[in-house]
Amino acid sequence: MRFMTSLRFIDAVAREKSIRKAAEKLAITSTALNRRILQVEDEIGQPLFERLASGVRLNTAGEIFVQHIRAQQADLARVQSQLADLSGVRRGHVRVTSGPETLSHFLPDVIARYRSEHDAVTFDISRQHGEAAEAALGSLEADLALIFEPIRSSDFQTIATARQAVYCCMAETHDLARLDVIRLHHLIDVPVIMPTSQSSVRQLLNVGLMRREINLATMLETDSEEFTQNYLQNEKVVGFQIPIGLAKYMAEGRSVNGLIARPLDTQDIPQGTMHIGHLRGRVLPVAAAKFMDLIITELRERFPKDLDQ
Amino acid sequence: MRFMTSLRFIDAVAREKSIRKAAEKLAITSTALNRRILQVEDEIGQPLFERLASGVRLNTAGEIFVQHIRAQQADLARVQSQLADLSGVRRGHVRVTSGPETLSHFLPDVIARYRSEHDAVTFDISRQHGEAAEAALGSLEADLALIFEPIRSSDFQTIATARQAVYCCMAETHDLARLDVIRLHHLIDVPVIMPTSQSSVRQLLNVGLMRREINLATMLETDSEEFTQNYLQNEKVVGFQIPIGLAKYMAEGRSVNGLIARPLDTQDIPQGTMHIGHLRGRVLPVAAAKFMDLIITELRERFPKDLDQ
DNA sequence: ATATGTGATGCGTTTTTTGCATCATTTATA
DNA sequence: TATAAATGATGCAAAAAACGCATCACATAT
Repeated sequence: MRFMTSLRFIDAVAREKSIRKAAEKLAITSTALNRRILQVEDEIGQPLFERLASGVRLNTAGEIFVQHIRAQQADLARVQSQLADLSGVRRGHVRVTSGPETLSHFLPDVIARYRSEHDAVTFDISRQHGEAAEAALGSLEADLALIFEPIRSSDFQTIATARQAVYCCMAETHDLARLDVIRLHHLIDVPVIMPTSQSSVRQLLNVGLMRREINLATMLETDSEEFTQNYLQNEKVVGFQIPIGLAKYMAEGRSVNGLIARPLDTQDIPQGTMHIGHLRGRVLPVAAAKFMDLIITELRERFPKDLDQ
Repeated sequence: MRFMTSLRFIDAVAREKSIRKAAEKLAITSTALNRRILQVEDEIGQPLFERLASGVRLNTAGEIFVQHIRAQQADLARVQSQLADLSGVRRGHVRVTSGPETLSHFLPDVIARYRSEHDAVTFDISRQHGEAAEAALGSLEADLALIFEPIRSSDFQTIATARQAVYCCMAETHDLARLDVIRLHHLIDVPVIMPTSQSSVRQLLNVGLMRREINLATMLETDSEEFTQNYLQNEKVVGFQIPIGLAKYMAEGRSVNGLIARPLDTQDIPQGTMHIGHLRGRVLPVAAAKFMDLIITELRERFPKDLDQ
C-alpha cells in the first residue's frame, strides 16, 4: 500500500520514539525517514514531534494525528477484509487480546475451529490483563478483547458476557474429588496453589475468604495457569480456575489427564463475568466480526445458561 | 497532502466516471492518472472500476473502497480542524445541507454570527430536500443537515429538533393581518401562493385542508421562498412559511418591509418539526461541531419553547 | 574533556512519476 | 456501412521525487 507509506512511517516513529531506530526497523535510512516526517509536518502545517536529545516524542498535535493514522489503518484493514470476502475467500487478520484464562484451551479451540473453514485468516493473540487489554483496543492494536471482569473504560463495548464460577482443580485421587460442589470450609488446611493477586480469579476468591475470615494454606502463588495444571498432576494440592480456562471435558466434570474440576459453591465465592467485546464505535473487519460470532457460538455451546448477549 | 493524492484521484475518477475528464479537472494527464489507478488496483489486489467504452464505473469493490476514502477524507478534515483549534485560531470548513426554509434568514444570520468570531472558517451551503440531504451526509459530502421532516434514514442522527407552526405571510394592510391567529376558514376565497407539493410546508397544509375538505384559492404555485416574499409586497395575497424561514422580527409578529406573519391555528394545521443533525457515528470537525452548537443556541433564542435536544 | 547518541542538511544517484505519441476498442454519426 | 470521435491502455524519454552517503550541530552520558 504505497499510499499509506508516510503514515505508516510516522506511526513507526511514534512507537519507537526515535527516527533512527524506526528507520532500522523499516529498512530505510534515517535520513529518508527524517525527510518524510518533515514533509508531512510541513503539509500538516505544524510539527508532530518534539525533538529531544534522546529521540523524538509526539506532541499534542502528533497524538491526535497518530490516532487518526491508526483509525485509518484499522479501517483499511476492515475494507480489505470486506473486499476479500466478496471475492469468495475469507482473508484477513484478527488481533485478539485476552487475559490468561482463555489461552490454554478456549481460544486454541475456537481458532482451530475457525481456521478449519477459513485458513486464509491469520491471528495475533496477546496476553494482557484487563486494563492493558482495553488500552490495546483504544490504540487499535487489537480488534477484540476477552476480559474477565472488571471493565474499566466506557470505550469498551461488550457484545456478550458469560458468568463463570470458580472451580477447584485437583488430581482425581484427591479427597475433595468425591464432592460434587466444594464449600470453602472444605478447603481449610488443604494445601492450595493461588493465582497472583492481579488475577481476577484471585479477586473473587478474596471476596469469599475475607467475608468468612478463612485463610487458605497457600503452598504456592503463580500467575501461570500452565504451571498450576501441570503441578496438580504431581502432588495432591488444589488449584483454582474458571471453566473457560479448563479443557472442555474437564469443565463438564470429567477427568482429563488424571485431573478433575469441581465448582466452588457460589454462596461462598461469587461468580465472575467474562466480557467479550471491542472498541466502542468501531466497525470490525469481516474476519474479526465472524470470529467474534464464533466465540459467542462456542460460549453458547459450553455455557448455555450463563451466556448473555 | 501528498499522502492523500492517490486516494483523492480515485475519488475524482469515481465522481467523473471518466479518467480523462477527471484528469482534466485534476490538471494532470490522463495517462498519469490512469497509471495511478492501475497501481492502486494492483496494490488492493483487485480492480475498483469497470472499464466501459464511455468511461469507467465503480464496481462493488470500488464502492466499498471509495466509501472508505471519503470517510478517511472526512476524518482528516476533522483532525485538521482539531489541530488548528489547538494552535489558537479556529480554522476549518463546514458543509451544510438544508431545505429552502432556512436559507433566506436563519442560516445567513447564524453564519454571520459565527464568522464574526471565527473568520478563518469557511462554509459550503447546499440547498437540497430531505432525501437528497440525507444522501449527502451519507456520502460525506456534507457535515450537517437541517431537514424539515420527515427523516427517512436511520443513519441520520438528530441532535436537536424545533417544532414549527405554519404561518401566513401577507402585506400588513391585508385584512387578515388584524387577526392574531388565523383559522383555516378565514382563508376561504382568499387568494394564496402555495409551496409546491414536494415542500414539507405544503404537506402540512394538505393534511389540514384534506381533513376539512377545504380548497384554497391558489393563485400561484412556486418552490421559491424568495419569489413568494417579494410578491406579497405587490398584491394582497397570502403566502405560507414556517418561522425559521422568516426574518427574526417577523416571526415575532412585527412587520418587516411592509409584510407581516400570523400563525395558523395548530388545531387546523399540525406543527412540523425541523431536525438538525449529522451522519450517525461521525465525529464532526471542531468547526462543524461548534457551528452546530451555535445553530442550537440560535434556535433556543428564537424558539425557546419549541426546541428539543 | 571525550565519546556517543540524537535529528537535520547538502549533494550526487537511483527510483518513481509524468507527459507525449500511439494503439486497440467501442460508440455515435453521416 | 463507413467514418469520426470518444474511451482506457502502453512504450519510451524527460522531469520530479525519494533515497543514501557523508557530515553538521547539538545534547547527554561517561
